[in-house]
Amino acid sequence: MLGKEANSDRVDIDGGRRGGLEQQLRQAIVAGDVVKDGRLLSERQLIARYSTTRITLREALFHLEIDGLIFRESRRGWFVSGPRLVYSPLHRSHFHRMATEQGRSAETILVEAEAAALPEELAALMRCEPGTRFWRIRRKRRIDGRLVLFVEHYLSAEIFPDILQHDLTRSLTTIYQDSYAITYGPAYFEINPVALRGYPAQHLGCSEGAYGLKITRVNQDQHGRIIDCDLEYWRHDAISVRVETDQQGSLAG
Amino acid sequence: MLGKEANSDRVDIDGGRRGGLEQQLRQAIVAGDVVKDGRLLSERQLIARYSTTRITLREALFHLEIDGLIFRESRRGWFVSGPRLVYSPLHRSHFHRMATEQGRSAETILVEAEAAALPEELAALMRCEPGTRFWRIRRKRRIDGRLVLFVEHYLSAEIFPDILQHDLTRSLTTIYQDSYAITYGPAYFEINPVALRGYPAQHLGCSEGAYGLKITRVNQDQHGRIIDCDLEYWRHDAISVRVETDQQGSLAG
DNA sequence: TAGTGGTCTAGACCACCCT
DNA sequence: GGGTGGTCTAGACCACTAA
Repeated sequence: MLGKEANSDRVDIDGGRRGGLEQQLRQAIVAGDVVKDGRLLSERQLIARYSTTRITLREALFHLEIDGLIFRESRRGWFVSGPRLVYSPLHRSHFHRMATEQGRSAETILVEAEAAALPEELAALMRCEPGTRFWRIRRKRRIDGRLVLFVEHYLSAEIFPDILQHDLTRSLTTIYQDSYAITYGPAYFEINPVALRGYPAQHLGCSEGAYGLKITRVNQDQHGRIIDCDLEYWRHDAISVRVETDQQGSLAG
Repeated sequence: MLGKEANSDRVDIDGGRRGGLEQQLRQAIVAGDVVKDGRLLSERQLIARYSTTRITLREALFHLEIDGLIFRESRRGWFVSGPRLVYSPLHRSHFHRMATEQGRSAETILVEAEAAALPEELAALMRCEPGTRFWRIRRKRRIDGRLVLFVEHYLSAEIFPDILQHDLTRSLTTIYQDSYAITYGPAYFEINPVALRGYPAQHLGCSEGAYGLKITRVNQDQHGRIIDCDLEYWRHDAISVRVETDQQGSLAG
């Protein structure tokens, strides 16, 4: 009964030309017509409403996903994205404070914490031998209830021998200060658009190959020792990076 | 004649399970089996070789595209991506030098240069009235022959009254220095994962809605005046952003 | 003009989630 | 167990590119 008689929906607006469905969907989502509690109607309901097919509908949804308007949780459905969290590498606010300062709610979930070898590709960045033992802490984080970030921390086992005895849902920044008298010094960041796969994808509940932003961060303490690094996997629509330079460029010629 | 008898290709390796085709394709691309001069075989040739359908093949290609292994030029075909260009906001090297320092070749193409009103959403960042007149310069840039960047510059018409008389395929940095005795001072960056659409997509030759990285940059001169801003639209697989802080975090509490 | 990618139809089966 | 998204088949027409 929802089927064919709704056919006029597409034809009069766009006649089936490129991206017509996408525009209709966009408007319907923004207007809240196809959204209930932040969640879109199921794909099959949308098919009926727009008299189209799975493939076509999903192509439109994928485009809106890249736009950051909606996002998927694997096999759970489509949801409307919230505003992006502003991330400032140069302001060393930790996750919870960053969120709170922006009026967002934050939550950290500990996934696992154990001894592990540093991945080969990090050995050069961490200036240590391949295979050196580190603490590996995996956590995931929510903003306003949504899982947006999976982080893998590698901490020097030498500098933080008993780190596992602390409450690892707290910010490491705070634990470092309180228990080790260590504060963060200079840091190095790499920011790459990537496809989320494996661990990060599974823990973020997104499909294999979803768009993400990977931020690799290597931290020194106040004495210039390299103390840890983070591999952060963000949902691509959940973050906006800001950098402000207050010095003149190092460029001479 | 290319069709059914090649059927064994898929079945024995993966039996049609999730992502099997994607993995096969990935290996074939890396090994160069389906690539000629950096270009993949056409979709229909690949369909025949892997005994699959357009839809299925294209889904696999899209995933490899997100991974940054291959990229599309709209209606032209699929190509193998090169290494990412390293982009360091804090080192104010301009595009050509950045590329040269990394052993890559760079090229700038002027698209248009004319007077234009500043877009509304930039008024606050540029600290000026909405509708203020600026020079708008649109350029696109190649790395190793591949179009990877579309830039829209907005230049203060007051500070650079006769900018259009210069060779706008040169770096603006150099023109500022040589003709206006202006050098870059502090800058502000915003880095967002976005979908490429409209102008940027058309000029980069990518499909509407392709995954990209948008970098918005507001520049001051050596006296602290806001002199211009850039809206940079990068192909997502062409860039890696690096930030190095050499000072202690501004975080007190 | 032949071939390309972009879009679309109309189904199907599966793995997984939720109730 | 019913419903969800994830994957897949087997075609089709169109807009555009390249020769």
